[in-house]
Amino acid sequence: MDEILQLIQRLAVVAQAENRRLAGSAGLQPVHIDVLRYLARCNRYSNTPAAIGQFLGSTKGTVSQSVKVLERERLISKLSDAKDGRVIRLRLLKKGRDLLKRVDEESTIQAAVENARADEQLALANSLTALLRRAQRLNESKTFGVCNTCRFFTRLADGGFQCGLTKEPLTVGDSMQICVEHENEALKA
Amino acid sequence: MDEILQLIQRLAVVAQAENRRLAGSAGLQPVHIDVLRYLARCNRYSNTPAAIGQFLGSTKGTVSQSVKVLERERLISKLSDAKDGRVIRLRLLKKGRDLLKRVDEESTIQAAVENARADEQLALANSLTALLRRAQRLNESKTFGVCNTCRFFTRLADGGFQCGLTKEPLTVGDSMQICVEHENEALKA
DNA sequence: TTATACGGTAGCGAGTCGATACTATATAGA
DNA sequence: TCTATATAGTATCGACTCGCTACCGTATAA
Repeated sequence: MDEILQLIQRLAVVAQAENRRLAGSAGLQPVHIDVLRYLARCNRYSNTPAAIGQFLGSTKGTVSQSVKVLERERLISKLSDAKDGRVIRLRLLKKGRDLLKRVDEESTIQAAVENARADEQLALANSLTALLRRAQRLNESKTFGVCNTCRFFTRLADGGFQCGLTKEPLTVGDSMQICVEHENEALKA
Repeated sequence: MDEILQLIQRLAVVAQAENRRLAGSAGLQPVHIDVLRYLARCNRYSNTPAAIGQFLGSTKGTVSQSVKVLERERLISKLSDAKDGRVIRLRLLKKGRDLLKRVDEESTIQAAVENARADEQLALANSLTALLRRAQRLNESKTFGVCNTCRFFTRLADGGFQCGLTKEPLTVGDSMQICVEHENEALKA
């Protein structure tokens, strides 16, 4: 029990150190990598500074700074939303996508995962998913799950998908991305 | 496979955000909590700035700064080593220990772990241990394991324990602490 | 004895990050 | 419709991180 907390904390420290190393070799800060990773995986409702702030647990001021750096480095671009003049949409540029790819290839954690046996991988995936759900529920924070695990995700009669919140149709690709509006099915305590 | 990397990265981000929140409420930076946690768990060979740097994956300059802050806040104390005039020994003071206790009580990750079923806990502990070993081996970094899992850990004929590296006797308490010199048993590729 | 390695500190610069104050746009209520 | 109030984002400040280079003492090996 207490031992598990220590393992998780250790894993977090190792992941953080790795992030620092990878970011440093690209002339960036660790948090910049986190932002790029998020933008690579989020859906079209969730590519805003506000969503990033919620995902990373930081304030909008901090996100604003980081976004400024990433834009200056031509890793992302800004575009103001047509419908709501207050919101800014962020897009990962090719340079950013390439950087991310290079970074993940150098990840020793990634390599460690690949080295594991298939059954170990499955066990890990299940344990971590369960743990994250619990933590986020206790935290009363957003769950930031993938679209097709959301309680608003709907399968239509014609075989297509739809977001029950926005009523928009979803492609298969859409359904595998992270969404700010994501909510888990109700869980028993 | 790739999904697992994302889960780990997400867990790291959540743990980091929590650390920031907990540290902030005590007027500290996240890394200060990491240092205190390390000092609470390391053995008497490993309570130096150099070991902290290796554990956290940061440079000695950075550690020196953090240690200065923690000393100013009366959370730890410094003491120069009697044998080697270059090294500084760090000790966690009562105020630091109390802070750490308070912080862990507020951890939602800790709460999430406690909420899990016993078999889930066991699975998680095993998966994480295996993963960390792999990652650290690939990293060619120190393992920072607990003393009694080290290849130098020796059981004496009289039932006592001994460190095969320093030849010093070890108490049961000693054998459960983190050591910089820790090395895993040789692992097959 | 001298060179080299090692543990730690000092100071610099870019950046984080919480906090506060601010602008501009949306939206709800009278 | 006008007016609060909420929301998205920016700007600036101060303490601190963190890599870097330069540096000082102490150990240790040649």
